Amino acid sequence: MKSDTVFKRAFNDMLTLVGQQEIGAILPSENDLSTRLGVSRTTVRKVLAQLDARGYVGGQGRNRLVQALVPGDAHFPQIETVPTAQQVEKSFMEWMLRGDTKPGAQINELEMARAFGVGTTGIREFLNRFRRFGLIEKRPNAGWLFKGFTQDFAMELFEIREMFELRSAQALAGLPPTAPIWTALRQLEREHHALLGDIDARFHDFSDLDNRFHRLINAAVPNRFIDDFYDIITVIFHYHYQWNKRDERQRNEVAIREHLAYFDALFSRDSQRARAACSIHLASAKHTMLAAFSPD
Amino acid sequence: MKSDTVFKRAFNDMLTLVGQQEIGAILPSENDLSTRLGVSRTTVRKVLAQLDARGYVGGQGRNRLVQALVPGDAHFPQIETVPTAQQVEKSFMEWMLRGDTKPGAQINELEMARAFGVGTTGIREFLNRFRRFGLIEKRPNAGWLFKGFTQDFAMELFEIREMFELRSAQALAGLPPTAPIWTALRQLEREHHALLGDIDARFHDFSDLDNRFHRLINAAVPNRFIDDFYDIITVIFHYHYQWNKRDERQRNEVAIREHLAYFDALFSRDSQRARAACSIHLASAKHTMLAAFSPD
DNA sequence: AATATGTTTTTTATCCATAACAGAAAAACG
DNA sequence: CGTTTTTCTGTTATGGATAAAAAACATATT
Repeated sequence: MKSDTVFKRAFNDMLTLVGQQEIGAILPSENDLSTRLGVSRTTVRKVLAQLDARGYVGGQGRNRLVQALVPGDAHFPQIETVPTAQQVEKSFMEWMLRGDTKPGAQINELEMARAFGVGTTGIREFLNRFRRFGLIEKRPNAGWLFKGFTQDFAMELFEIREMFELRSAQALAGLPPTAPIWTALRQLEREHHALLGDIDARFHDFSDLDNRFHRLINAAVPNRFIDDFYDIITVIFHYHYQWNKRDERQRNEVAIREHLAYFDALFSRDSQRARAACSIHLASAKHTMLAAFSPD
Repeated sequence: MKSDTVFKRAFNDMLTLVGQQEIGAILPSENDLSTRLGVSRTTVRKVLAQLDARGYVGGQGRNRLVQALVPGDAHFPQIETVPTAQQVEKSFMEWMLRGDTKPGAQINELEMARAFGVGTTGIREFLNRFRRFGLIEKRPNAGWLFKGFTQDFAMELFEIREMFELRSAQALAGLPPTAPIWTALRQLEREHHALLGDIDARFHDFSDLDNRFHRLINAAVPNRFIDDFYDIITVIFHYHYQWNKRDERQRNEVAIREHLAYFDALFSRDSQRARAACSIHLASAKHTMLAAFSPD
């Protein structure tokens, strides 16, 4: 059976929304709620029915109104609002990065399904999608092979990343000053300065900023294959950084300063300077990731 | 239930093998057959049991021997030996390239499953794998969107292809003369000459040669992401060329000559020359594919 | 002792059933 | 008459069941 994470998330969002209203206020239309919550109207109605059953909203048809204060514990637990597929991803990445999984290990669908508390279909679908990350290999009729999160992997990943981003940085520098991307870049640069000014308290926020920065550069002159590849980068970095906290503050500060130089080079609209700044920053990022593979 | 295409293919292969033996000859061991047929011993035993039941082989244990001539119609039909996944791929590519499928079309799993004569799981798995080709897009809980085999697609594909192959050609030219790849290249060059000498009769054989040539270049300095990308190129070209036969002989002859110049540049071990030859050939290949999008 | 066959256990591929979700058509409202 | 709600229909997500295939284990043969 399909999980009802969509419903539960919508329900929680709706509770927040209702909480902001006065008692007696008329609710927005179902169509309105549907777009606001980002789910179909069918799901909105299910949520409304549930709210009605619990007595938080009353009335019917167009006269639905807020009827009671919503207690703080009425929300569904956060875990139940995460789609199965996403849960599998998280479990798998943790299983992989925990380190007790050696390269060459066999992956057993049934066993993994039981360990993660999902059906085999969920695992199968995840593995099929995850194949493109280059970390596992399928052997037809005989399971999956875990190739390992190794130094080789990181090197190959960075080789492509460099090729793609050099191309993008160069193309970006060549865009006319009127292109909307420059505004977005200026905004991002301000965020970098803000973060640098409060680096001791907020250094954790860098990874998100980093991701947005590089994605923006690569989206300047779009190519679906590059976009796709960036999904891999995003996921890999997301999880890898959760498992490698060494010198995090220091590393992030250095990276921010590199980004700022990179910004300047881009704003100069000089392709060669942009390429050079890109190259310097990526070499440093590569070094950081490879360092995580060597023993302390 | 799992399909038994593995068994049927092994059975057919085994029939061919038995046909080459005299009546009364002792069969090879099960382990031997297992490696020769490329299937598990379990399947070999199933095949042998079937052959026994039909009276083609007799005896038991180590004394199994060829007992009767195998009639020509004993083989399973070829279609039954094709794995489901491969059948789906073929059906889908034909559905897509036939041309009555417009960009923006919705893909319906159930409908497609019925049309292709497989279960929904087969379709689902295929679509998930096919997603990386950049031709379809998933909208969670609401099906798949066909983005279209458009000119944009071809341009983006070629942009990546060029980046990758320029890198590979350059790296290849830098390999020492003792690297084993040079032998493989020489051999491939001979095949090119042979094909060119008999181009009128054999021009169809070019697409296979083309694929092997480019794969070899990209495998010189391996990178799993480049290898993966080449799977896309291979499939796209394979099917696209089946649907675009215009000027095939002429096109292929031109391409062979470009390959030969490319070979020379590589053999010179001059990186710049290699890049230049690569660039020329890919530009021409791109032009050929884009021409297929314009009306006659 | 190595290699073969016989037997049992594990695991994957594939279909199917069903609840959750989306979307369209029909009816009601203002 | 346009918007909203109600009702209906169709589609996807996900678990589970089962035959096919692989792999592990046990026994026999040279």
